[in-house]
Amino acid sequence: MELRHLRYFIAVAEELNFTRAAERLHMAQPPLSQQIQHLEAELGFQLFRRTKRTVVLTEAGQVFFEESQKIMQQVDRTIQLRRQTSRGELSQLTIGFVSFAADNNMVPAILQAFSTLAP
Amino acid sequence: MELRHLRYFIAVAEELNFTRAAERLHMAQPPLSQQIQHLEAELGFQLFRRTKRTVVLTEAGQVFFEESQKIMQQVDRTIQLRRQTSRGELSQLTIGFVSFAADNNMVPAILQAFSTLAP
DNA sequence: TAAAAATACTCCATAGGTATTTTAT
DNA sequence: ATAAAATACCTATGGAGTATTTTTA
Repeated sequence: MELRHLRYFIAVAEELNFTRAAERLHMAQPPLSQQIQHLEAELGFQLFRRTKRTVVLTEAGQVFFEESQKIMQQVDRTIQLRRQTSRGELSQLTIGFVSFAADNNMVPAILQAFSTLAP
Repeated sequence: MELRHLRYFIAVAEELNFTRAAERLHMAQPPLSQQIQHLEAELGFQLFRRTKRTVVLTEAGQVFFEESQKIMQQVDRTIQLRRQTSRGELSQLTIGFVSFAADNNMVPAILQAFSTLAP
């Protein structure tokens, strides 16, 4: 199972329509149907009850839907968290200089100037 | 990002050694290195600090590691939950019979017998 | 110099596309 | 008659393998 399966499943579960879900996912309908079939095969139970014209979630599908949303929320949270991290604690300053600057005591002078600006 | 990336990342973060992590994942070392590189490229920051002989988590990598574990725990929980669901509420009984049995009132009799055993 | 990660390719599995069929309104 | 899902088939992206190079302890 991959996150792709959950993204696809969530789209279908929300639309209850493979064609519209495929559009929303910017992909064709057949591969979407296939991926959901693969997911069901791997899980060993049906997520949807299809009547060739109507799609409804099975009871197990409903449970899986809620859990899938939690997973995706956790994934989003993780991406967000790293953004905060890279803005905050992790900030770093890379300073490049040529030997001329080092020789003439310019780097220490510039660092000194910078240090008065730091928070 | 796919769950594969998180599985691979967790293995490397725990082993702090690409070669051993690859063995544990039953795969070769180069594709593992590549997948981690892809993940870092997509995230836009380094997960590990490599010195060609030593691998350590960056601060952002440490945060991402903890969050990745939460995601995988949630994934495992979801798989578990569906097992419970299919054992419990969702249990269903499929009964097949031939017309002979239906005609001779055997199906109702057998269902009656079954009903005395149900919880 | 030995152990480990990165590069450079090669290959193939499979995700995804197109065309068509089936079926339930 | 039509809209929607399934099936069949094809294509090609990229995941994974093998061989090799690079690097630093």
